[in-house]
Amino acid sequence: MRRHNDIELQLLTNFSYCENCKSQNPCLGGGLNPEERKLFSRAIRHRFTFKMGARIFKVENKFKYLYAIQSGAVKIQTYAYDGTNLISGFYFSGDLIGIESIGDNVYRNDAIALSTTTVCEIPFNQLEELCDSIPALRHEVMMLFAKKIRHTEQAVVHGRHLHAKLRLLRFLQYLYEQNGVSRADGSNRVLLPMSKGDIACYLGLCPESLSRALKKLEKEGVIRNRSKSIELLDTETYSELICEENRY
Amino acid sequence: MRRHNDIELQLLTNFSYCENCKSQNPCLGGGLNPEERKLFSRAIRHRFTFKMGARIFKVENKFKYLYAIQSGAVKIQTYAYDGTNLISGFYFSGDLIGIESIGDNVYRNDAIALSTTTVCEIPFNQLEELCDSIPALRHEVMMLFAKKIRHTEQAVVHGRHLHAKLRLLRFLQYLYEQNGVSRADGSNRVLLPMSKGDIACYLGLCPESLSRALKKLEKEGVIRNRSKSIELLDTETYSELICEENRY
DNA sequence: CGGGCGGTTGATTTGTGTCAAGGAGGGTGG
DNA sequence: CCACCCTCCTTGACACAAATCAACCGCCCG
Repeated sequence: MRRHNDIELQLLTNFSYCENCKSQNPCLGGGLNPEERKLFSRAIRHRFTFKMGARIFKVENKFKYLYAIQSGAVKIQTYAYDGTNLISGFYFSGDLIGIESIGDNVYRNDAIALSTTTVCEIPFNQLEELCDSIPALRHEVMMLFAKKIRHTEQAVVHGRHLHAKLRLLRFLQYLYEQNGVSRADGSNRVLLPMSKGDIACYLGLCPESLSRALKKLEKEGVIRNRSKSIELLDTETYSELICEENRY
Repeated sequence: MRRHNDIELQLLTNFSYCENCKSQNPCLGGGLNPEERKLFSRAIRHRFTFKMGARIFKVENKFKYLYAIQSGAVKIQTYAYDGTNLISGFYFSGDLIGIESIGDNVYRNDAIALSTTTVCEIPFNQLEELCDSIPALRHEVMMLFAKKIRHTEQAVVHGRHLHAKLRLLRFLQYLYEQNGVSRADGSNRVLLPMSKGDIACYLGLCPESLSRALKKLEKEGVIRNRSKSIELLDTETYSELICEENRY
């Protein structure tokens, strides 16, 4: 048995996962015609569901697959020389994970489910072959890579120069764009499937500093800090803050 | 005239830039057969030489081309809301620049020549078309993207957690791998086409901090700090330093 | 020769990490 | 169902790294 923590839901017959995909955000294949989409869909032979805390792939394991998150949330984490965790990102429904390991023989990091998470397994070599026969897919994949490059560069370039408070705000804004829930009363809520400690690590802060940053923002009336979610009370001061005092 | 600061060296006849490329590090096309290489080469219709300080492309200009650096050095820089410079990277012979802007309509940053620099202009839409007819090229481009993603992720994840001294060492090591000159007496030299201020900015430090970090390393006998180059005296303590006290 | 830019140095401040302790919440076992 | 424990989070006191402010130096260039 290749894995321990997962339950394989369905095996390939003539069934297509893609055609029955209920995900709000499709991972790939949105720009394909039905014919092409069918071809692409055939490459996806397995769909797995992981419990919270289970590893979707492990660092140093042989790299073979990308995984499209159908539902749930995932954190990607590596380890420093001394063993401390380093979190390089959080991913949600519609995201493709494993991209950072392309070009290596092994995964460069662990992917850990933050809640019950369902993923589709995409064999990378088959994806490459499909790219050669389906130009639209090739384009889509390249644009996906390009988006990742843009996003990561952004994170590097700005992240280095920002105060804790600002990094946190940008992160919340990002989460809100991904997952945000607007409510009738005008307040907006971001659910946090990850721990505060993970967020701190992702932002390059110690947990204590994150805690203090959250508190400061709460005092200023910008957010309301809950245990598993954060309410964004005032999106205006918000954007102002990000624009104004953005430098170190 | 589209540009001001450059001199167009040669116009397309039947001449192929690639076949006469003297660069030590080929940019792309290394894995192609002669036939394919010729096709790829045809897409490159212009080669430009820029003086030090000239812009190869400008932020907000329409994105159309990638540029392969044949010789010279380039810094990629954006601007924060308040106008301060943010440098996202330095690139050298064999590197492809403009990748960070793929998927946008406009360049996201300026590319500035750090010394006299010659680049080959690669129209991105033609590169995409070629990818669809030449699988080997498609693979090469994807691996290039993947490498960039790996490198940038690395920068994000580790950069945030490192001391100034360690960030500097990693940077020097990187430069040495790219450009290093080993000499008979065992010392190794890294040339710095960019200013110290640029390095500081790239590392997320203020110039003063960089200056102090350099001095500290010099006192410890690890490097010798010159105006336009740095000698790496002791590559062992070097690697030790990077491995040991690598955490904040 | 003078001006300006890039780089260095020192004094001081500020932000954030570290250490230590306490509290809240969720899960487990009695 | 309650008590306990454990993990995650918070809070405070303190230490330290790096930013800021200010001044100065060396160099290149006009």
